[in-house]
Amino acid sequence: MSRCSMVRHAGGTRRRLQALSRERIIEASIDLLDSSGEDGLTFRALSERLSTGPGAIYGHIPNKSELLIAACDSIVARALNVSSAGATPEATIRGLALRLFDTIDAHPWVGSALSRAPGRLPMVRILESIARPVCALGVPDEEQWATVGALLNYILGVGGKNAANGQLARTLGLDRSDFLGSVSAAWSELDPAEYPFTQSVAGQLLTHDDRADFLAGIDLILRGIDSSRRSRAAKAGASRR
Amino acid sequence: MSRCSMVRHAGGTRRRLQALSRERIIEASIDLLDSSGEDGLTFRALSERLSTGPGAIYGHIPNKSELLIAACDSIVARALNVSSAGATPEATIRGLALRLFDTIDAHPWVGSALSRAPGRLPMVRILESIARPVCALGVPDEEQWATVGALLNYILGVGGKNAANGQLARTLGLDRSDFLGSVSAAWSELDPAEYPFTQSVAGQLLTHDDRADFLAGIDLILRGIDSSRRSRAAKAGASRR
DNA sequence: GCGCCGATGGAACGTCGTTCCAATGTATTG
DNA sequence: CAATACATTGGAACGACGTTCCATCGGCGC
Repeated sequence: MSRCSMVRHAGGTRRRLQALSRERIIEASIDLLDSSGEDGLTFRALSERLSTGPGAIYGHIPNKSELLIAACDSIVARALNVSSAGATPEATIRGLALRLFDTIDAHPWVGSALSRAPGRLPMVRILESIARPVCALGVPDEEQWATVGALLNYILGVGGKNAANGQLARTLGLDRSDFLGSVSAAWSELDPAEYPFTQSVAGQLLTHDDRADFLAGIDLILRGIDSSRRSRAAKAGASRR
Repeated sequence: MSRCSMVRHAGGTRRRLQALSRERIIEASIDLLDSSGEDGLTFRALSERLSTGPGAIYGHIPNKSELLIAACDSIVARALNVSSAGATPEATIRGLALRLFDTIDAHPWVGSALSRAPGRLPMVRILESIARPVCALGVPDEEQWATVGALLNYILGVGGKNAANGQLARTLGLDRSDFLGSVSAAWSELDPAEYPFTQSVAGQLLTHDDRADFLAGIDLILRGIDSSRRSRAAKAGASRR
């Protein structure tokens, strides 16, 4: 193929036009994941999109698991790269939570990728972003881990559930509301004696606002944090007088 | 093989001794998942353990995804089949949370199986178990979904993260504390300017008590619920006088 | 005792992640 | 500028997977 030609690069290591690179591979992976879902990321489909063979990719990425983590990290880093200067810690947490919620909604595969890479860079980024405003709220050291954990798991849990719904709907060839409709119908047919709560919310499943419910949960946790702060302040005040 | 012989069964449908059945398949699947992890469940390994061929299993189970959900449901049902009569709603929630935490710890694959089956029976069981004491706490209808969601996602999130740690450790051939040690070491080497919180908790990772931290998070959410209740009661009292 | 029919289990198919290696094209050397 | 050294490439091949298919078999009704 004569379309290949040499190129002088500042760093000097790049060889060809359109040369394979970690960045190009990750970008193509994200495209593939967004357009074809979690199962759409395949070394064959990826190599075809990059006009190369499956083996070539292994020169830049050690394996599929690392590729998924890298793609995930790229999305997460983009989502968290927003300044929230001047906002209250509560508003920062709410904004952060919504941004993550929307990100996972737009890239459903990110949710499950995160849960399969505990302690890795994308997760650490999120941990850190949540911890900063939590510390700003004055949560004492010994409660920080539990507090951050509560927020982190709630955010990723709800986001992931939403994403799982979307993924499953895609797999079944339904759109989102059709899928929720089928779940709602299945819930309605449960034994009311054994599953009273599930039955009663079956109807809400179709009409409720996911984002609003999500925020209500965040506020619930924030109230718990505030309640701890108040009781701590009261105790300190009592012992001081 | 002459070890097969007929058997008279009350219902009359069973044909052979050791006949294949949904129950036997699920039981064997749980054994396999417990002993060899999430990747250990294979139709080949399963059929070998059941002394049959891979094709025979499809007479009782539609596909692998359903098999995993069924195995998961079996474990979840067992975990939730405990009476908590006489306990306060708070104590019931705490007990339920700990039981789920320990169950996922003992069967790490349950965590990821749950996250891949939103709205299915095992998830509904858990939803219902959490909703019952939440309703008993007097949470009003419009807040129930968010409240139950906060608890549910926190419990499954922390449990799942724990489980993921265990799974990953197994895959890497390390035991749990060695794995946590390697994560802790990786976190320690992060840029302190960019990841101050993560760095500061890196040390705690090895020494902290997972269950205690988990319960602290549950209490945080319970405090949030209680705080909502109090402010609602205050408002009602003010408008009444 | 015989034939029927569902249950069975092993072979086979297509796809996956991954490995391997000959061929390619770039950089360095003489 | 020609020849060599070497990293990158890409396509073939491997083993394992989920799933399908169908010849065979075993228990039941006649």
